[in-house]
Amino acid sequence: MRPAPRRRREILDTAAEVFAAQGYDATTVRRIADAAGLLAGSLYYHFDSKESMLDEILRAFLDELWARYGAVLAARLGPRETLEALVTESFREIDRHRAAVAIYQKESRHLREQPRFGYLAGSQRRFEEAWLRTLERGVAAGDFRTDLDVRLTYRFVRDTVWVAASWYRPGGQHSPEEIARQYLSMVLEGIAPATRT
Amino acid sequence: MRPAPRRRREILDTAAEVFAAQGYDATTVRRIADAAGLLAGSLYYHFDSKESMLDEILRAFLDELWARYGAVLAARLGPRETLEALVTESFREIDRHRAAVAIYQKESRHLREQPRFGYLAGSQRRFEEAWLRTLERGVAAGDFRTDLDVRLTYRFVRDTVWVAASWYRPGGQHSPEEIARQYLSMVLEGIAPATRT
DNA sequence: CTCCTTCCCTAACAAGTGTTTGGTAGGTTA
DNA sequence: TAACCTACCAAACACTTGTTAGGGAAGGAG
Repeated sequence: MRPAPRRRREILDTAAEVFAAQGYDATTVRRIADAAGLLAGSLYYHFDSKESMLDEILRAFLDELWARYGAVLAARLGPRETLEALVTESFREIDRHRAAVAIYQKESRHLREQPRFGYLAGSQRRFEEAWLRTLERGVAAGDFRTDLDVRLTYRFVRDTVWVAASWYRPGGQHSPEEIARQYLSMVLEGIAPATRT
Repeated sequence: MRPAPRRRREILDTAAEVFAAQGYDATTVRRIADAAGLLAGSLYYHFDSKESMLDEILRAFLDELWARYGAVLAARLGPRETLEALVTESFREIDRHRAAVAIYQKESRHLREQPRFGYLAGSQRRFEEAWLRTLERGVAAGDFRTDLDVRLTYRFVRDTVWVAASWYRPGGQHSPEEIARQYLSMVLEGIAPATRT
């Protein structure tokens, strides 16, 4: 068993913040060490490479995310309720793992081409499937409009949710639930006042 | 006057593609040179630094963007029509400058802290002001709902539009105008079928 | 032919990169 | 006291980075 990763987690959180702020490649290990209060070489007592830190950050984030998503999907709610729950969980995840989400958003596209980060592509496929199925179920059930391109809608919804990680600051004036509520209201009802069809 | 920047523009376009695909910091000048069909040192005949290339790419993009936005705003349309025009122009800009938009989206947040790229912050302020004013005018005129947080709505709209640069491929099955139409329909009317208030 | 300009190559540079090695202060265990 | 483990430092390693200097091939102008 791992001894007691107090300090280890502390360093990893620091690394995540720096990665999120400056970008992975632009971040030097000396910069991370500085922020964590030790010297660059000492990082290698806790981790065996810079890449391992990134890997661990992303894996922890995805693991937790899929635990929550899995619970939502297993509940077999109606399409509209599923969408609301997925969106809300996403904003909660941003609240908890802001740095990891920002890193994922910025780096996953080119990282997923490396074999080591192939699981990013896998996760994205599961993600897309869950969302597409929910939207299609909703269209079939009459919960959602039939004249919108489902795939386009999925992309818009997905992007808007996750990009929030770049401006969201925990402890601000909006709670994750409040942001989710406003977002869902916009996406479901639109920003124009209600009219007839 | 500049002689005849045929080759120069070719190299700059190549650099933009590579920057967009791999990220600015992760891109080496040798990689750019490779893709453009010359050697690393030879780049410095056309440009005086890697940073200059990035600068030139971003400036060209922002210049064109503001030319279009300026025309829209000068037309003094109603709030809803202004929003529709801004969104449509944004998707057209993605169609023309896909790489530059992707770079802007990925790098502008930390670039704007460097003095050389301070104009990015300025541009973002103008951008925010134009959008916020349009939304507020719309709320006042009854074009938009009054119960939504204008600032949150602005962020959602802004992000979704620009993030499209990461998945949009010119020559695909959707034209920029078609994407704009679908997006506007979603944002204005919502994805739920029309109901009473 | 010579001169000049355009465009590129070869070869090297200093600075910075991630990483390794050997050592050590301080606490805990025996 | 002695042995051991944890968490770190100091110094160096090989390599890659952006960049520069000097030269040269190709082609048009005189």
